[in-house]
Amino acid sequence: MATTTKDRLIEATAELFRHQGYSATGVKEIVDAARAPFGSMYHFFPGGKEELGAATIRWSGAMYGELIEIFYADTSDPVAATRQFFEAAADTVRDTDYTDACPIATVALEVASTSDPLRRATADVFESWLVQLDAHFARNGLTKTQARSLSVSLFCLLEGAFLLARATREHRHIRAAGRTAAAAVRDALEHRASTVARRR
Amino acid sequence: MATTTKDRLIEATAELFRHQGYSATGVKEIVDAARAPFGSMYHFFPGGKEELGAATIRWSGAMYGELIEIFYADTSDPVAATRQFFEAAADTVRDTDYTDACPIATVALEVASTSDPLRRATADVFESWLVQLDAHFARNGLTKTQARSLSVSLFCLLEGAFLLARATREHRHIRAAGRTAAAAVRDALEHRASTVARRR
DNA sequence: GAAGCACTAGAGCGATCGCTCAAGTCGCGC
DNA sequence: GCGCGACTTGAGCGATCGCTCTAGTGCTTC
Repeated sequence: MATTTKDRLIEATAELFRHQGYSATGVKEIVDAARAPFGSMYHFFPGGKEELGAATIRWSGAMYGELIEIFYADTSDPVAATRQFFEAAADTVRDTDYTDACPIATVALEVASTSDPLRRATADVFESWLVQLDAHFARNGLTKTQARSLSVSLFCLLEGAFLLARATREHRHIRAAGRTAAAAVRDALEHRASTVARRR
Repeated sequence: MATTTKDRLIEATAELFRHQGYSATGVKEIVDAARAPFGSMYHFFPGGKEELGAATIRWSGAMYGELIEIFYADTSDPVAATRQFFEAAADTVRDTDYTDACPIATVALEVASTSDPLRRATADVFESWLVQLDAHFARNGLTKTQARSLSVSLFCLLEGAFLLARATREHRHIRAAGRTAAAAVRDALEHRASTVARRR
């Protein structure tokens, strides 16, 4: 067997969290979905639902981080990468009946004011995504400050678009946000060029 | 007494939803917070928690809609209005210890795939906000298509910034998103001007 | 083959979930 | 003052919540 019980628990939890969030997901529901014995969950995660939740948030975050790399790593055109990333996100959301958007946004909002360990896990994941984007934009000549500002804007546009698209069941909102995002990247790169030119 | 039991139920629910979402909020918790008898809830909302939830979503949406009007209604400078709106949002989030952001985003993500009546309520509220923004931008000379695109982008930037700020407990993310939002408004208005100029 | 350990297995704990229901109080129209 | 509908009140329903606990299985190491 390729997957271990622990892996199945995390993957099943990730799927349930993305679909219905943290509070609405029961432990019983998780172990059933993972085809795992009840006791095993408390063997691997002695901290219970909260510890499993934190592990799932970090695992989902790493998965999504790899997706970001796929789009931004091997390109010298961040504008195109941004456009393609948002288009792919829109396609996925549409094709999965508006369930498969951000894997941790729902949980992040639920726990932000109610569980510090879980809130911290979501914060770490979001920050890691921003760091990834920062690096790619810095590679294209932006200063740290410029890159961070751009990364934050792209993050907000994507997460906000996921929220709006899931609520309204209209994937075109993600495409609209994607056009704004691509424009923001283009403007940032142009501003870099003009800054460099002015310095000479 | 000024407030009715029904009003107190909705207001207490709104507060709890904003803080911890839909699933984590118990009916018992609601009636306690509203200082309302248990049975009264089922008198005013025979549909139970779901009906009260829908009413709360629509009420909260109307409240926040009024806030949008305050910033955009009596100004001929949508760029400044946008900047001020995001700044005010950042201040509020900071001053309320990162609880008082979007009143319905958490619930919207929770119910998007699990309850169509509630999902529809959140969709109606979001759409009403977009319509409000559309009108203000159209008043400043943008076409319907341009206005809608801009409204969607501002919505996404704000909602994404709320998510990021609550998770990381850093209000500066909202201010960063606000700068991008203000720039997007300025660009849209400039593009309008150039289009008009070209047509002449 | 015995001992030790990681993991499986699920019955069942007390607490809480959303909700029902019968009984009651209250003010208003007649 | 009587009747009636609006609203209050809280006990308690069955189901589910997260979790604990004991027992058992199977692999590894002497």
